Amino acid sequence: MSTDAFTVLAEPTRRRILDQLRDAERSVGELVDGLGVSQPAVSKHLRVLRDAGFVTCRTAARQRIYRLDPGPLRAVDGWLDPYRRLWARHLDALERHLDSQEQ
Amino acid sequence: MSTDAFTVLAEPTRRRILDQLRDAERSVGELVDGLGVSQPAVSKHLRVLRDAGFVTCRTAARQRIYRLDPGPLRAVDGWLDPYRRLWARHLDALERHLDSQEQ
DNA sequence: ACTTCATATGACCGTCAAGGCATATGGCGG
DNA sequence: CCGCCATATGCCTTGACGGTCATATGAAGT
Repeated sequence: MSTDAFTVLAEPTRRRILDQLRDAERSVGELVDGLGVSQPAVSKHLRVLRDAGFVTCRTAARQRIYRLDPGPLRAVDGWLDPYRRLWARHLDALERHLDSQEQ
Repeated sequence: MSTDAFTVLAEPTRRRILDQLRDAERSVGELVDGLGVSQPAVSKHLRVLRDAGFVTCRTAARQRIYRLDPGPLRAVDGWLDPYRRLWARHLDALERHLDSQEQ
């Protein structure tokens, strides 16, 4: 069953996988090499990432090539959206503070 | 010990707490009422959120008032940053596709 | 000082997820 | 058709986490 996007991102190894896929698609073997984690572990994480829609999979000869899908990350970005006002507010407050310091 | 920001956000109840604190600071009791979760559970989640810097705590009479701190959320936003290029790229590709359709 | 209210903490339990190992699948070359 | 290579899956153990209940802390009021 598909897991929640935040739960998926909670795993450091999975985030590292996403990092590796950011610039280019990669085969499972390449990911294993780049991560220093056992192949079954990587495959399992890929399963989770696939089920949650973070990555898609294409079969090329004997290899499976994984590619990043931006969808779920956009969703997370969307979740963050209402919070961005906070930083803006904080920055405003900071500005006001600095302004009052200046004069 | 302080837990990783993504791990903290993986908990639905903790996200709901953050949601509640988005607009205004609240006492523990108010949070309990708004969440329908037992008070000890809420206190523990608040502990985690505090340790990770998501919230700060002020003591007012017998109550403890919690307020949202944007720091860790900004960090998450920063982590997302290099991925935003992907959506941009995707949109570009879509545009190009639509353009080629038009003519 | 004693009680009460608001919150924090500790102990205990059930659940779940991650890693390691062994093994199954499935395409490909000989 | 058989063995090999790349990847996936099952089983098992272990550790972390969340919930509940009971209890500790600590400030306020009487």
